[in-house]
Amino acid sequence: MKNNNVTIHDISKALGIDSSTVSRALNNSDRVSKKTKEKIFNKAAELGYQRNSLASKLRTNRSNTIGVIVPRISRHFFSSVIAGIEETAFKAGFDVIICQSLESIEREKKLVETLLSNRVDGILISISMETSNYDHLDNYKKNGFPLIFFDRPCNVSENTNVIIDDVKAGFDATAHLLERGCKNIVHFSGPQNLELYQNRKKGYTNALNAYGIPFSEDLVIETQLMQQDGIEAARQLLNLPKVDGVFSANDTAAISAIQYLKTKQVKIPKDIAFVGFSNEPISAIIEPSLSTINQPDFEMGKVASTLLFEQIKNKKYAAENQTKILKPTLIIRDSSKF
Amino acid sequence: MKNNNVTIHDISKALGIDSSTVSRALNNSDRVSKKTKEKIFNKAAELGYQRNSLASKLRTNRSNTIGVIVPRISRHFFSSVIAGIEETAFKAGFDVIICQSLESIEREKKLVETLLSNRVDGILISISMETSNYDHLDNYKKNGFPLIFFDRPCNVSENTNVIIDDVKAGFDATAHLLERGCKNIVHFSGPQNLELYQNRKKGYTNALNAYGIPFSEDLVIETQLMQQDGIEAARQLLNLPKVDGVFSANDTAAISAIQYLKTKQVKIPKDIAFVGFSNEPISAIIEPSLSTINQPDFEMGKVASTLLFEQIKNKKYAAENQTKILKPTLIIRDSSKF
DNA sequence: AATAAAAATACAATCGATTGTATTTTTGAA
DNA sequence: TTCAAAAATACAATCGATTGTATTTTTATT
Repeated sequence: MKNNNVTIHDISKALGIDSSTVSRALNNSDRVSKKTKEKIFNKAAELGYQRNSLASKLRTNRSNTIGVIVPRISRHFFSSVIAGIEETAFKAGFDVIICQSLESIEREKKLVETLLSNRVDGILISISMETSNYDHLDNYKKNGFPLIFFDRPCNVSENTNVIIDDVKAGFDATAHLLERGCKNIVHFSGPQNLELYQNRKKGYTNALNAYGIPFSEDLVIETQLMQQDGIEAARQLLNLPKVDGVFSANDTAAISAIQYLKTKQVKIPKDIAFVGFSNEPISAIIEPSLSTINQPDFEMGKVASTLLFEQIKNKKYAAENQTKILKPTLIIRDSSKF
Repeated sequence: MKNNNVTIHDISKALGIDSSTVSRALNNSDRVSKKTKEKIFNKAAELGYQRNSLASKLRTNRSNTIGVIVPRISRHFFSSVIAGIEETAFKAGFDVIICQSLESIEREKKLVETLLSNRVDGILISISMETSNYDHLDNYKKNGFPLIFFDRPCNVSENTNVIIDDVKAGFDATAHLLERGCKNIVHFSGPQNLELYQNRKKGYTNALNAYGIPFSEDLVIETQLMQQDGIEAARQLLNLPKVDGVFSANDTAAISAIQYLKTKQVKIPKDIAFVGFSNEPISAIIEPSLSTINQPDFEMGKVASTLLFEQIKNKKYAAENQTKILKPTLIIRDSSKF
């Protein structure tokens, strides 16, 4: 029942069986007889043997582990993606190392290095907001290392991306407000180095176009979309002429803006209708409940990790650039009801 | 600029310098001359050398990595604790592997095994709700492996725990409701195999006692405290005679209960006042905003990891049982205002 | 009983870095 | 210039598991 780092050699000595046979037995190889296996299993249990994965990984040059880097694990969207990844990984017999970049490019670089020096078999990454240069990733990608971007795509070079159709989502959200009768719709936008925010904005302008409303850059407020940014944006918005709708590129900013506007006697949705983005759990609970875009988060995790495992199994895929686009859906709640 | 798994031996060959010297140079040992170091650094950069941590860890038997197991990374409390842990770890030069048990004892066991077989130097764990038996941890603990429990303590055997004073928190929350004039206070309680829920309940009963109100087991509703459980509890609560206050052992259940009661025309806090537990971000945003107990989450992460690093450095500490108790604070919001 | 084929087991090298010891080179004092 | 001490470098074993090859044992066939 003891445990202090028992090795296959301890089992080997205890039984007078070569360590190679012990190793094979523990891996259930059919080169070892049933009888011997049983002896070895018993002795292993008795000594409290536990495989040293480091040695195993070193020798085989496979870690059966993938790394996942997200900006922040506490964000509902990312933790749902991770849930999807973990489900697929579990079935494939892989371990998952979860890391958060906290939106810092420095941390992100360090995490990539750490994961690689621990010889993970592949990496799934949603890049930080600060990331606009991909040197720290490109190099590995070019060497055929299995690396997949999700949610925040990287189209600089040949890469595999799993994203949602942000243009369509932006279009649907804005069109919904237009259908409702909004004429002056403000867009809370995020950092434009992230393609995803470019796309949501593109969806917004496309919709305006489609409905014959002229686009004005004055109605776009670009921030980091944090809680404080939402309040600031709401403040600005009150100085704009007769705004009657807001499409926010995330829920966080939309919610804090709504909270602020309510203190200023602005009626939501009567005076200003809101649509957010991400379907954070809180958006269903606040008052008024927030219309928003639901992203297939869990599915995204499954799709991205499935692709990654294919690349790991069959390295040639790693070279092939492919982009999977998942479909978002608009959820209409009180913040934009007629 | 290539990278395909360059080793110290490649550098060694390229320069005609022994690999042991290369290794020492890369670790900045003073047994290597400045001139040689420079040559080695340059060649390493040129070849795109990256240390193989697996080999290093195997040889040194130290991984400079700790494991953290929490029930769920998406819970605000846990992600804040993790932030505290990561800050301390970063300063100490340690990597952190984050894992979630999803409240499943099976997953928890598997995670512990995986972490150990990857030879982490220590583990910080907040046990799952299902965990009532500690065999999978006790064994290692007894062998002097650095292992610290946080938030959800384990007092079965000699262990190090970092917890908050749940009895005091429960007392303060309940006393606050009593001061407000509540006479029939219901307690939403959690699984009693977790000491933390026992303690919150104890605080509740202590407060009733202190204020001369008789305790009745009928007023305690024990669930898993998930969203659905809150709704169910609220339903039950309506069948109880003149309930005028609720102390919920977490925010999630309190919030869903409030949402449900509002649909039944119950006025919060006029008819029933609420105090939750954990100070989830959402609790400040819902209406009415929820009074709750703020736990020093970030600090808990720092304290727990600091203790762990002490144990890792100085193994003898690992044997010493100590419990750190952090102080919670009551945050009064609209759900319990006069 | 003899022997070829098949099964089981043993031998030995290897993965990449580290580290105690041995050897060579350099330095500086006599 | 000589030589001991110090500095720099090389040698070789090691961490624990895996795996190709060699050897031994068992099985089955004639």
